[in-house]
Amino acid sequence: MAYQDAFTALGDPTRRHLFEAVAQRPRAVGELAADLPISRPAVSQHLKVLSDAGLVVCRAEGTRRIYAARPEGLAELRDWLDRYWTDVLDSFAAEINEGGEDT
Amino acid sequence: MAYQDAFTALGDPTRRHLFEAVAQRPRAVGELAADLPISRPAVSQHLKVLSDAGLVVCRAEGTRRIYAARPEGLAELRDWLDRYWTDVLDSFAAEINEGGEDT
DNA sequence: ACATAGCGTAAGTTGTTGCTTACGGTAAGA
DNA sequence: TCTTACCGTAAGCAACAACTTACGCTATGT
Repeated sequence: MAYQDAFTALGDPTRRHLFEAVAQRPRAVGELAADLPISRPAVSQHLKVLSDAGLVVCRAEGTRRIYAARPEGLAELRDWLDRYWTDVLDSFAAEINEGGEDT
Repeated sequence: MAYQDAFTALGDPTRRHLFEAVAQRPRAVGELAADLPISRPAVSQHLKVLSDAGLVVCRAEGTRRIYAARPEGLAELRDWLDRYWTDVLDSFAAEINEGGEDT
């Protein structure tokens, strides 16, 4: 639900691949599994993690489950990045200007 | 070196904590270990992962090693986010429009 | 030169995670 | 109703990742 979960979820290469796939266009579980060297249940488990992290949403279409990326999921990552972006720049600039003293 | 490594590295909560700490200001290894419930060697190992991912840099100061965040590391994550940001928005918009259609 | 402080690395153990197979449940078609 | 397609979940196993202790190296101080 928080950015922690989103980062942890996308920390796995397979889940990144899945997210990138559904980001291009919504896809069914079987369709996603066909493009990966792992079984369909494994894909379902990964999708559950992505769903719990708020990165994807699910829609029923007959017996198929169509997964799509969720903008708010990426937004949380953007917020985290933006928050530490300035910190990093400040810290790095100070690092250069110093030679090494400060408190 | 790629965004994959950065995501995988930050996928671990402890490494995120370490990165956030050095993002605020550069710190020595012992200083970082003092704020965590894990041993100093464990911190060193985490810092190595962050370093390999290009997220932090190391500077020697006497016998101490001062770690600082590296802007380019976060930049890779920003690039990845920006790349999929539009995809996600497009995909999601299409998803909504399609919901009530006669597809 | 000797002692100490501060780190990095290696080896081994433990906990976690990702994968598979097996099963059950719902929706469409005949 | 019966069958098939599509999917989620449970249980068990194997691979990986994180942690600890032990050790060695370098730099500072006496």
